[in-house]
Amino acid sequence: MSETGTPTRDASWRASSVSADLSFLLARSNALSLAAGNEALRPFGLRVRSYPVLALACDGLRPTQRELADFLRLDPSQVVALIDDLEGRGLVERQTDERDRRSKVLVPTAAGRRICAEAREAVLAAEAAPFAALSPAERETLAELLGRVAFPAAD
Amino acid sequence: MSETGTPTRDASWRASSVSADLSFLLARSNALSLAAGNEALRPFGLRVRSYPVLALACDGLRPTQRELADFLRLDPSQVVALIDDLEGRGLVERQTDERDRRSKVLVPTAAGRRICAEAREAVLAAEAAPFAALSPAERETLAELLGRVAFPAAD
DNA sequence: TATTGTTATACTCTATAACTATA
DNA sequence: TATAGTTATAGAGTATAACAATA
Repeated sequence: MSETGTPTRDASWRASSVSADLSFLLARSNALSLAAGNEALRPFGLRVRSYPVLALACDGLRPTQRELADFLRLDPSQVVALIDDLEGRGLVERQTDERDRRSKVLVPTAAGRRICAEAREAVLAAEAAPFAALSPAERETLAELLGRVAFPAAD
Repeated sequence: MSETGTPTRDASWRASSVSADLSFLLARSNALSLAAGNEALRPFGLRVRSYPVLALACDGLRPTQRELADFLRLDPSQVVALIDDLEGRGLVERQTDERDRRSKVLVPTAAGRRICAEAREAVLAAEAAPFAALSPAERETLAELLGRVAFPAAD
């Protein structure tokens, strides 16, 4: 489109009804960020979906699967599959919570910590590309605004 | 998590390593917005994925499928499926571009225009919920920043 | 009786390659 | 030879219901 379109035609696209929609801009921005993130995580055998699970385990929060599901906005059954994968590759371990034996708490292995640290570097470096159009101050503003959208009210 | 967690534990989650990631905040915000959008569009038989196709046709741009694919960041083969659905329900028509008979241009039917106008109202109304934490001015700022992320440089 | 994790299933979305018709 | 649209297919993401173990 941008390659072949005339300037005036491109302007028409920008002025289209959907271009002003916050939800549309959010979706397109996310698609770009998602692609960059998955690309950056590929060498580590991680994805945008699985990386936060590992990262939260490595934060030492000892999260239960239920807590992960709520925080990551995933169905509990999806968390099972993500952890199965991470555990199968020796990056995390399930520990049954002795205070409530229904719950399983996620803890990182030594290898998991190592991979997570490297992956984190890669993710932060990869963010540079999709958000290159924004200054550091603008990224700060964006993060603050999105933070309130992502975690409304009581959270 | 927010229901059962103690305040201090919730604070730990907010301070977790992923919570500061722009890409994570973007993904979670988008998930909320997406859910609200699909909910709002359900009565019209549309989805967040198909609505923009109809809306762009209704803007009178006479977009080709290739242009739609680029603008919506979809593979051309996905656009085929989305248009097949809209065309099958009598909301849009494919017209072969006489200046380049390879291209097909998308135009709305009368029914398509009617549905699109109603759907647009519903989408805008539904946006209120996910972005309720932001003032109108802040939404404006967010839209401007996301616009530059979504359409970098030459676009 | 309610909740955590699990399995199973189906549907949507995304990515890729190969084909056709036009240019 | 290159491009627009199409078909087919596989893999990733999402949503739902039912079940066992524990509370």
